[in-house]
Amino acid sequence: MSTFRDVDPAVTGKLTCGSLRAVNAGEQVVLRGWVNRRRDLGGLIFIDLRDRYGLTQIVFNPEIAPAAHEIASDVRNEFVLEATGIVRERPEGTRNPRLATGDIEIEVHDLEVLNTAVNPPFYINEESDVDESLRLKYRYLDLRRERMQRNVILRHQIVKYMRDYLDDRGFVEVETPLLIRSTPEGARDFVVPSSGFPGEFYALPQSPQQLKQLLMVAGLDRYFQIARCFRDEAQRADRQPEFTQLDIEMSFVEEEDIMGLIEQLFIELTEKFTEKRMSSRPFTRMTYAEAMDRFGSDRPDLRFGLEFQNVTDALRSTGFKAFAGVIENGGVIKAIVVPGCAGYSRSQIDEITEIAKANGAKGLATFALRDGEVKSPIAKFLSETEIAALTTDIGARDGDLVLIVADTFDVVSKALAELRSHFGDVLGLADPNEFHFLWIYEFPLLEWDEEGQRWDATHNPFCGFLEEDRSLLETDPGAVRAKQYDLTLNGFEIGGGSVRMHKREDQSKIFAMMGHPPDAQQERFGAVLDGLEFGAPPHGGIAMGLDRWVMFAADENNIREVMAFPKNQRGVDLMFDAPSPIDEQQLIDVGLALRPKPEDAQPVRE
RNA sequence: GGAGGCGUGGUGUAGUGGCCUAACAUGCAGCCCUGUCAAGGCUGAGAUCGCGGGUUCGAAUCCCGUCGCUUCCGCCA
Repeated sequence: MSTFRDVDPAVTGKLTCGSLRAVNAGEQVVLRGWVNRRRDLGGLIFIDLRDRYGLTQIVFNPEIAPAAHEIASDVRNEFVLEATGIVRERPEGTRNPRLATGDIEIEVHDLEVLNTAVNPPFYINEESDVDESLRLKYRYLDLRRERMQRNVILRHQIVKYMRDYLDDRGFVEVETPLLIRSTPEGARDFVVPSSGFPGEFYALPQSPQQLKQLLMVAGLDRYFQIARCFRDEAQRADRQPEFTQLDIEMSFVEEEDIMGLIEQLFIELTEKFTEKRMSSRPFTRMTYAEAMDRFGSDRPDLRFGLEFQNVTDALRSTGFKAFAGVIENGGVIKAIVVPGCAGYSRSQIDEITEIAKANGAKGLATFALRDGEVKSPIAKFLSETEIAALTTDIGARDGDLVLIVADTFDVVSKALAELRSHFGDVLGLADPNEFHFLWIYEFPLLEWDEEGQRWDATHNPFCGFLEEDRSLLETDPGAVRAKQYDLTLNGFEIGGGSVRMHKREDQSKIFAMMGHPPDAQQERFGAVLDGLEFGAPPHGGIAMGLDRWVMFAADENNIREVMAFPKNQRGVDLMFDAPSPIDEQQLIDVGLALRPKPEDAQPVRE
């Protein structure tokens, strides 16, 4: 864990409020900073002067410097001061061990108020919960607070570490444009009109995906960028309309090269910037199929077990219609054993049944093992052998509660995964001081889009596939495995990438399956397709969510806490009040006329 | 688009049908105070309880609607 408050005055040419120690006693100094707190004892006035490096107590004595004392009497919190005086060791018994500068104080001889400050809308000098809207409106004051300064500086240091790490390994940072072409696929684009081209639009990049591939065609070989990305989609605690990725692309690589590079980087970042215990070194690896089978999720939190148990086979000949019907239709029956919850009340069972139902399950079967007995509403429909198969055979012991969902594979996965996650929370199974990194690989390349009646990329349309699965493209496209890998951490995806297709014919074939006929392909993806024809090397890469990673490193549970100027959940910038209407002339310049709004869609922000 | 939670002086909370003429802490203003560091003491200002409607003799409190914030689902290649 590095400290953020050290800076060498010899380098910066500047004394800070965190730098003075007992050895400086007797020196004449000038300190500048904000009033953190003021204690007026009538005679003596103490002020804690604050900058981002720390606090220093400055003292005003009416007998030593009456003029300065007079000015200090009218000073208030957050005034900006320039204090000139002598560093004194504090009298014995008045030192403050909680302050780095607590052995000294400044006996001020001259005080200048560089600026006054009105009373701030929330506390700056203490950690306290404040309505986030208020914090975002006055973000510059929020950022003056210690916690936010810590996060902003941590982010800087992490980014610097990433840059150095990659630079050491021969990577070149290349900036790519923010005004690009709108392409189909993926999220909704933010679009930008321009006066030079009325009726036409740039788009802000959802990621530099195509550009970084073209940099590989260019022979740059090892590229990275701290890249801003834009997606016009709904926000979440870990999603903002504009966010930052550590974007990487390399030539002549396979999955292993990229995973190894990233794994080492994140081991070092974890060790350097967090106190977390890494429980997976090397990082755990799991295929998508295995993760879905054992945990029902492509990003399971592996800090705890509650693994799925597949009991389908044990129930093949059951007479219980609800289970038999599911098996007959090709579904599965899976269970999780929840330790120590056999005493759950009816209403508690109802509550978790709701979780299952909310995720598509028709119901939730439960078996409580209490006092040597099995209590279950469906026990009467099952044989002794079957009951054993659903309880003791899968490791349930007295006091445990077994949850069973029978349905299609997808429904079982989703419902049980939610329940697993729920019990991980309520039973406190996940260690907050643990980082469990997990690679998921061999994702399916394509999934059938019922709505669009076409195949859709599960990752991105440039993702390559396992050569051994090539023939499946004709026979069973949904079974083709992609050369894709996601890095997950404690149940969150923190990055993902793939080895790409580097031959035009492959790329073109996939585009066609995704519903882009050849002429449209040229129109929509011409640059990449053409580029692949001019000696594109095999290449692949990855994009890591920078904000999410910093959120983890800073121990925050919200991405906004690690962004200097984030938007709220609706995507509104409360400080600038953006988005906003623009002048009629601006519309004319770019050749736009606004459609009338639906009647109930008036903007109602104040 | 859907579901849940929240909305009370500047800030954070309490109050969940009458004891509310709305409480507490902190901040703010004034006065006192020469070793404080969450300084202390005294005095004071500050809220039509998000907004609208309804139920009731009576609503911060119950109901309906609405707005805002937030979390989750959908969505996010």
